[in-house]
Amino acid sequence: MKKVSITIKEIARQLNISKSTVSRALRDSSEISEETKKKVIDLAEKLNYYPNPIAISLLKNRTQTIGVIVPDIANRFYSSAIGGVEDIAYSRGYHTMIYQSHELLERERSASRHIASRRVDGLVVAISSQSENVDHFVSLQEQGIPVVLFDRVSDAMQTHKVRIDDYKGAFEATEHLIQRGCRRIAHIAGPKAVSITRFRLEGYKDALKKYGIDFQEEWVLHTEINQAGGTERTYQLMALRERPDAIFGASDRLTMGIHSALRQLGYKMPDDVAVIGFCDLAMSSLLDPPVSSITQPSFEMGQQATSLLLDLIESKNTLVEFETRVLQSNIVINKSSLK
Amino acid sequence: MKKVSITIKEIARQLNISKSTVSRALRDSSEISEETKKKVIDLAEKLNYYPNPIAISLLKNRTQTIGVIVPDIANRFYSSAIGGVEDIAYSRGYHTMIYQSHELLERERSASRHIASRRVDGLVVAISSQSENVDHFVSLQEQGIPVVLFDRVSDAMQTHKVRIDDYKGAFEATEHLIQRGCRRIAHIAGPKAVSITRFRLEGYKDALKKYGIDFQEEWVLHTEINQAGGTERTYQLMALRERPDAIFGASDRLTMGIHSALRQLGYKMPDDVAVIGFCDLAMSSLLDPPVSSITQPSFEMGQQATSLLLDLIESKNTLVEFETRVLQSNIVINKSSLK
DNA sequence: CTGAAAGCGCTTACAG
DNA sequence: CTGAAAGCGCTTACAG
Repeated sequence: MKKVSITIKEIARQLNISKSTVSRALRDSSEISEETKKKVIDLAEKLNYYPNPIAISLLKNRTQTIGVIVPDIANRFYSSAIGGVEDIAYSRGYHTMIYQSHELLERERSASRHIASRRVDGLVVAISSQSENVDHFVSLQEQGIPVVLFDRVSDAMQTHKVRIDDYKGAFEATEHLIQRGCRRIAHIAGPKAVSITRFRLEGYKDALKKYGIDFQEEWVLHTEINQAGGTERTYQLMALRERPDAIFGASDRLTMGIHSALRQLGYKMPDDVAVIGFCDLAMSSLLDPPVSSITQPSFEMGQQATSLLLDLIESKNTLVEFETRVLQSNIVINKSSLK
Repeated sequence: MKKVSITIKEIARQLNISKSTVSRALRDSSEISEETKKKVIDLAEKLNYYPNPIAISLLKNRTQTIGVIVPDIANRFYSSAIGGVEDIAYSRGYHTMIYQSHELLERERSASRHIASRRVDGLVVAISSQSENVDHFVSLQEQGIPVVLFDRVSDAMQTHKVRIDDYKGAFEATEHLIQRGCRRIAHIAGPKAVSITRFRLEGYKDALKKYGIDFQEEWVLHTEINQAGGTERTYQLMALRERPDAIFGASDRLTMGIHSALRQLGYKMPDDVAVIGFCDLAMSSLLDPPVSSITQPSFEMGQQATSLLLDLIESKNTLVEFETRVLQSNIVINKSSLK
């Protein structure tokens, strides 16, 4: 298996002109005669020539490629965000390399190393829940590879960030439950170290406060973001002497766990327990009953993060003012919370 | 933003030796004295040097990178297969670039072009349902870039292929329904052009034949592979004068559509209609009732396809005997088909 | 054991 | 308008 590629040299040979001229003609340089240009371009087309991007990368020290690291591509929120990343990247002439951290710091580090060694031009990342330490990303920045954070952001990094208004989303979810008459509202939250966990928890607490409902420590449980976590914590909640009459789940995986645990335990939603979560819309409507949810503009988050990243990559001056964009979530009411 | 990278030249300068010697020392060549080697390696470590893979790619005309094209990374079957691809690729020192075709021929072509221009070493692909024409992949092969097909394969290509025994899976699913007493068994199938659609349809037909049940044209409906397709076709089936008493769905998305349509229409599973599908396990158990399914070893398919691909890439001789590996599916019985 | 030189495919000052 | 030369970062015959 041999890769035989047409090079500029071959075109030059066939046309009996120099490589320089071929190169310039191909790039439509104004200093080449129309006639030469035409000859070169025609032959290039005929031979099905396209430039070797590797040679160009070596020359420019640019790869026209960006990296994305997300915890899990199977998660709809992230696959949709990746869609947004690809959308902007392609339209601006960049390619996208996708990495999964599987929520592991070590995998994130290894992806970072790979990105650095591959001379990727920049990186969009949703930090793994295990990564309290973001030195590997800071180190990328120091090597001149810009990093933009989305969804999961970190205060330890100076850069552009795109996140949703987790506080407001959680506030609205909790307020909705209160307005439907719930008073004993539990919250199954993600890992403490993750920024969005804290924002959502604050929103939940403040909504309770606004309506004069006491905050109860035992009604807030933290867990890993997966279905099993939601299920286990629901067992724990429903085993309490004073049971909650509503559960607010901090992610879609968790909410699926909550949903299946409640059904399995024989509770009716929303009559026994009202449920709302941060969810993917397609998913929530499949469940029985369909689940109310705070939905996030994931595609748009990917777009905005990428657009900020490409601006960073293409800006010559180092002195960019970093910004944090906060997008709005939407609340979608379904049967699971309609007491 | 400047990328300042340590090069072999810099090490040579600091040590006052030649680039050649540095290069050889770093590659642990036997012709370099231990002393020099140590000096070089120590300094390289200190300066945090790592070789520029782009330069090496230019030299070797190899990128140590493979591409994967799947219809949709959000689909669990594919995200899991990608896991298998990454697993083998990483362990053999290759990186993976992931592309989505979104079931569009045009996107698949554009990914192929990108792959060719990036000089990717090889490609693993599950063909888009729209791609009856696979010339873009053949052209890749002709350029010396090996292509291995998995899941969705095509007779129009000579190469390694990895697929599951769709015929047998469909046969077993249908036989199971028959053994539970169903006699009017419908099948909602994928697009006609896709190879697995045909295999599954054959399995369904042959199971009916084995038990002396007449095949009824109107009980087999083709559709795009998405939830809406499953829903629409279920409407159509249940509107028939003679209704089916069982539906066999050809994919998980379709089966989710079948499930939600039946519930919405007021049918009980399995009593009114038994349901079985080609499904992802995690998904089927979330539905109410949980759905019986033919499950596929997706991770393993990704692994095997990649392992075959890397063998192709690394084999010097062109004369490889192409093989088609057929993996076995499993049948998982759940409430939806337990009449 | 070590170095100078050529070359991978391209671009771009520098000459003419 | 066109060409010869240098160089991006590396490897590897070829000399010594």
